[in-house]
Amino acid sequence: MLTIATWNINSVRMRLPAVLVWLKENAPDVVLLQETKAINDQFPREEIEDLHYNIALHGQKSYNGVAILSKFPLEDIQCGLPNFKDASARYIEAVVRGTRIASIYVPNGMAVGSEKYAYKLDFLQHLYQHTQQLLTYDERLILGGDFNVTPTDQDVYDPAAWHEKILCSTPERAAFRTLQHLGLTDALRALHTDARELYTWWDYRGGAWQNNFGMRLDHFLLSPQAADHLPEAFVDKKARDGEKASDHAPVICRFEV
DNA sequence: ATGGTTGCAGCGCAA
Repeated sequence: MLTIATWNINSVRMRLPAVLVWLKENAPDVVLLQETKAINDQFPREEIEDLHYNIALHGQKSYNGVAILSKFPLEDIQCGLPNFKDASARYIEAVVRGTRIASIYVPNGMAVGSEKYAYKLDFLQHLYQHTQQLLTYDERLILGGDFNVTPTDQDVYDPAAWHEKILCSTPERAAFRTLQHLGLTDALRALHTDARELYTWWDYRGGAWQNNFGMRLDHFLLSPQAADHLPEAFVDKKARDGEKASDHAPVICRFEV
């Protein structure tokens, strides 16, 4: 069994105590992190290596930053989305036990129609092109991370209020669906077809967590070779609770490999 | 309520 988690931690330095406790309690084999908000030299390597994780980093100052933690060796590490001219650290991939795994932080997009929104759609298109390339390898492929897209209204606490707003607009959803149509399975939804309130993010503002005003933004997309061996996928809501929590909860998948 | 909260950085910006 291989356990893989993805978690937008919103600053690795602010979240370090919580992350260490969570790693000890859950002992996942692989963890995909987003929004580490640290350059590689600021990343708390030793504390995490002490828990027997190998680390692949793609950091930057202040913003973004992605990482892969793995109890198994990390091979063929690639930083950045190929052919995407962009200095922001939003993509890293590596091969773990024959499975190619990517940790992805899709731009938020700020507001529909804004410059950042165009940049988000551009990122998603380049992610599509790269994924198309990766699928030609015909190996187990796992894309995980904060996609900053709700796949459908089912993934939104108040679809009417968010109609065609950022995270919910038709072009964003079309980009996500196009990715899926390459043959990738949305792991969480596949195992919880009709579940409402299957959220991974709750705004810090307005008591969103307390009122369960959430959205499903963090996803695992699986190639058929990975999706065929997925007995379990869930959101670890406990990690969103308590003091100094990230605004995202981890998504956890287990694979029979 | 064009609000609210958090993190980085050092005050406004990004989310």
